[in-house]
Amino acid sequence: MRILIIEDEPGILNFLRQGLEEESYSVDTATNGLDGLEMALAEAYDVVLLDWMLPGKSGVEVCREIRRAGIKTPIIFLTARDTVQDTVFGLQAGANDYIKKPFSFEELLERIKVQLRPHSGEQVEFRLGPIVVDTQSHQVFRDSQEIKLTQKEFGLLEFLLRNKGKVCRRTRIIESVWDIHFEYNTGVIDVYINSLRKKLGLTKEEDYIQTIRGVGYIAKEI
Amino acid sequence: MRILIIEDEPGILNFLRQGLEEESYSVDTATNGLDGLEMALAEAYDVVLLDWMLPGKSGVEVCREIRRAGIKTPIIFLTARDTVQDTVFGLQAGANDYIKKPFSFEELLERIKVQLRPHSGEQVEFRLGPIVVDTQSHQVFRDSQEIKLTQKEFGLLEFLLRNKGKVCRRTRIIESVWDIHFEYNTGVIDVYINSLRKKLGLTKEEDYIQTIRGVGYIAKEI
DNA sequence: GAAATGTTTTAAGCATATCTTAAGAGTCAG
DNA sequence: CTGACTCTTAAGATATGCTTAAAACATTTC
Repeated sequence: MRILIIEDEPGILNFLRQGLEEESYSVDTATNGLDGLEMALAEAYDVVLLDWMLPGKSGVEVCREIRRAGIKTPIIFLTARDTVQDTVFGLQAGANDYIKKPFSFEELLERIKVQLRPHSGEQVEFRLGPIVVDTQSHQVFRDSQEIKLTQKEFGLLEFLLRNKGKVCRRTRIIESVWDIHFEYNTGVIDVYINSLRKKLGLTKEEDYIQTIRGVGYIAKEI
Repeated sequence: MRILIIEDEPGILNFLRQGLEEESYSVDTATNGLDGLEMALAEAYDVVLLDWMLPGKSGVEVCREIRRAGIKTPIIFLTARDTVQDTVFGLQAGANDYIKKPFSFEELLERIKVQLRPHSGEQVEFRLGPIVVDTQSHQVFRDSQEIKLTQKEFGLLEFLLRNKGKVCRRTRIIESVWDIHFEYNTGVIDVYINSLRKKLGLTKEEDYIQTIRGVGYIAKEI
C-alpha cells in the first residue's frame, strides 16, 4: 500500500513516515503543496495524508485540484483547526476524512484502514417493503426476523435490489449473479425466484418481486 | 484516571502535579528512572509522562523496559530536545507521543486526552450465552469454569465476539485473526471453529457459533 | 542443544447443504 | 384453444464444511 504525505513540519513528517513504514506501508513525502500535487497526479497512491496549511499551495487547493483531475484516491486532512466551517471546506473540496492535531498514531492508522477498506463508500443496506438486506453481514430480515438464504438466493435478491424499480432481464441476471457471459437457456432463475418468494413469504397480494413475462423480473415497492 | 510522572526537576514536577490534580487526575511521581520503572511495573496507570533525561536510568531505557514487560500504557515523552533522531529513538522505544519543553499546560492536557481516547471506550469483557471472555486477562469462562484456549483459538473467539450478531466472512477472519491480506484458500478456520466448539462445549442445540455456508460464521445469542 | 511438550497448519475422507437439470403442471396472450 | 412462457418439484451432480490424524513449527525443560 502506497501512502503520500504532504506536510511541511519536519517533525510530524518524520514521525509519520517512521510509523507508517513500520506498519509496512510504502511512504512518499512532499513538504509543500506544489510538489505534493505533482506527485499525487503523477503516481498512483492508495491514500494521501494532506496538511491543512502548506507553503506554496494550501491543502484545500491541493485537494480540489487532485479531484479536478479525476483522481479518487482517499484523502485524509491533518488539521490543527477544528471549526465546523473548516471541516466543511475540506469535505467540500473532496476530502474523505480529517483528523485533528494532535492525534495519536493509533487513531491515524485506524482512519487509514477505514479508507483502504474496499467498498468503503458503497451502499450496504437495501429495503423492499418489510424486507431488509444487509450486504455487509450477508443477512436478510423480514419484520426483524432473520431469513436464511443460500449464496445464490442472496446474490439474486441483492441484484434485484441494486436495480430496484428497474426491470432486470434474464440475460443480465445470468451475467451478474451466475457470471455466465454467453447465450444460455436455463431454468435456474425461475427456480431461485420461486425459492426467494417462498422464503420471503411473498404472496399474490404482496408481490414485491414481479414477473415481466418474456423479459425478466422486477423488485419494487407496491 | 491515574497518571505516573517520572521527572527529576522538582519545579516541573510540582507544576505538573498541581495542574493535573486540579483536572482531577490521580498523580503518582518518581524522580529517577529506577524508581519510576518500578512503579510503572507495579501499578496500573492510564498514562505515563516520562522525562527524557533522568538520573539512574535514561527515559528511553525506562520506556523500553516497560514495553518489554508487555505493558501497553500510553507513554508521553517530555523532552527538551527536538532533533529528528531523538524522536525516532523515543518512538522506536515504544513511546506513543512526545512533547517539547517548554510546553503549555493546555497542550499537555490535549495530548493526554488523545492518548486516553482510544483506550477509554474499548470493551474488555464479552459474553455469549454462558461464555465470558475477558480480553484483558486473556481468560475464558463457561459457567465460571475456566476454559484454556490457545492463542489462535482465543483470537478467533475474540474476533467473533467483537462482531457478535454479525456474519464474519472467512476473508475478514483470515485478515484479522491470521493477518493474511491476500487471497488464501485454507481449511484452518474450519479446524479452529471445530476446536472452539468442542472446548466451549457447544452442541447442536447450543449453537452459539453458527456457520453460514459459503460465507463464514456468526456468534450470536440463541 | 536435544528431548519433550504444546500449538498451528495441512490434507484427506466423509457427510450434508446447495446448485442445477429436467419434466410435468400451470398460466397467460393472442 | 393453442403455443409460449413460467412455476413447481424432485432427483442427481457439485461444492462446502466437518472431523481427524499427522506433519511442521515453536516453546519449554533438562
